Amino acid sequence: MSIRRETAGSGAAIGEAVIPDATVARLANYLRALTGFADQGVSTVSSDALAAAAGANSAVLRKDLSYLGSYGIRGVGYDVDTLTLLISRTLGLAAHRSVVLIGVGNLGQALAGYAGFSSRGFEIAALIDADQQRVGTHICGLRVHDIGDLELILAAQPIDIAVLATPAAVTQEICDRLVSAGVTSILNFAPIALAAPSHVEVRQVDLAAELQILSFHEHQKENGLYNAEQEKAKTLPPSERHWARA
Amino acid sequence: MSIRRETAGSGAAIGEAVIPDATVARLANYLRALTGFADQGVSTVSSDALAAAAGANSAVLRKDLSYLGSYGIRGVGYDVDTLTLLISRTLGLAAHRSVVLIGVGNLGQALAGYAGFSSRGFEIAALIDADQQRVGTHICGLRVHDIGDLELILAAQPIDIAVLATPAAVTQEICDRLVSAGVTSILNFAPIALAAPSHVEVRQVDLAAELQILSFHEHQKENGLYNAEQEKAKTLPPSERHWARA
DNA sequence: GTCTGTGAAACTTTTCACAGCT
DNA sequence: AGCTGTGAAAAGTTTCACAGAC
Repeated sequence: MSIRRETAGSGAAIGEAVIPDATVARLANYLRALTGFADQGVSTVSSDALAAAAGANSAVLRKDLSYLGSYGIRGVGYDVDTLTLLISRTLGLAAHRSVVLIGVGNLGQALAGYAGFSSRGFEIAALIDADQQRVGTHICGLRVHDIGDLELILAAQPIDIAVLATPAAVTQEICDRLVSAGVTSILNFAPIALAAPSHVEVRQVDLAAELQILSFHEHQKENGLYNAEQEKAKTLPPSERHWARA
Repeated sequence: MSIRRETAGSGAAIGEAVIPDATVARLANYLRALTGFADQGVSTVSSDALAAAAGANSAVLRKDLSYLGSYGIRGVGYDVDTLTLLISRTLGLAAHRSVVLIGVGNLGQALAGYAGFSSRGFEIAALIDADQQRVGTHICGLRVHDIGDLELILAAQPIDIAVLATPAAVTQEICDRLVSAGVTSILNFAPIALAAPSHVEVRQVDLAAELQILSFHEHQKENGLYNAEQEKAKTLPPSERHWARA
């Protein structure tokens, strides 16, 4: 998964620093939390406050940020705007990113209308489907194109990321065409493991798998295999919550 | 994240074995792949074949399965049906699980209609929303209930898992009510880190965060920080793909 | 010969604890 | 006094390689 690696002890050879995958995944959460603070007019946050809002612990947060450099002020905290900018740049969000969404069924339509995408810098540049009943219609103000024109659409405009909400059976084939056309980032919602060359980053979101993981934990509890501290604080008023965040 | 832990060297104290979180997450993928093999009438699979279909490597697969016991046959492989049953039982899918879906907006409606849930043993037992325009309507054959009746609905039937597709601003409050009502497994699609006591398992799916992680990798490539072996096999025919799976 | 099961090694990630700056 | 930045230790995960069953 990691992109670059330093040979131990050598200084950063080419660019800045190596950022662990686990850290990258959390940066997005910090950014979300920072936006919240900015909206409230808060201009400085401590690692404790930011970690609480982002659902991490402050030691992890500080270590994560240390990979980006030393931008905090000891005894004070982090400047919200500076940190927002720093993380945005690190995630490559300075430039808005164009997304093509393939598969405009139930889930695809929901994704097309998902406000969280545009509000966080992602523009859906094209909708594509194979169903001729849907091709030509407009969804959320965008025309649905035919899957046959996939290569034309990709050639006509710069596309950074493809989102797949297609039936499992056709998803690998579409993935292959995307890869051939030069797409290197894919977010796949179809319940199938995609094969792609290593220079292509594929992320899988499997909704049923998430439920199965929860089911496992329920099962553990049912069998009395759950260790201690259940029911903890269950009756405390919300103001006294001191629970962990997801 | 782990539920139980053995003190080093001591035998399994209470039940069977400790299953690492990383393994649990992959079991769902193996199950999906096994279903595929069963549909094709295949009755035995090797770790290599199953790993390829599930997007893992065979060493990981074998290690994962070893946590569940030794059910493979050396020189042959695994029996598809036996393994399917074993994983299903491990994930607690023997009993069908009831899900309550809260928030029937864009995304919530898509989730309500998502075939992958019912086909994999999850039954949506109730839909709930706060919007009076939606309350009382029927979506995918299910009546939408008022959020005010949340506690009544949970009391009237056994619910294993709550799925939240609500606006971020109200999600923590709903989470608190769910926890008070005894729900211990939550799948959250709202872009906010939920606070919950430690006996409650919360899984977060943040769609925009997924795109941001992809954006990071795109950014790395743009800056020439990507290491070697690009373009590899890009022109091979699909039949000769030997790429890694997601 | 083939393929599983598993210890041991390598690597990654998290946690701890505290030095050092404001 | 308060909070960051970071080495060092601990925990968790993946990879390796091969003994052993079929």
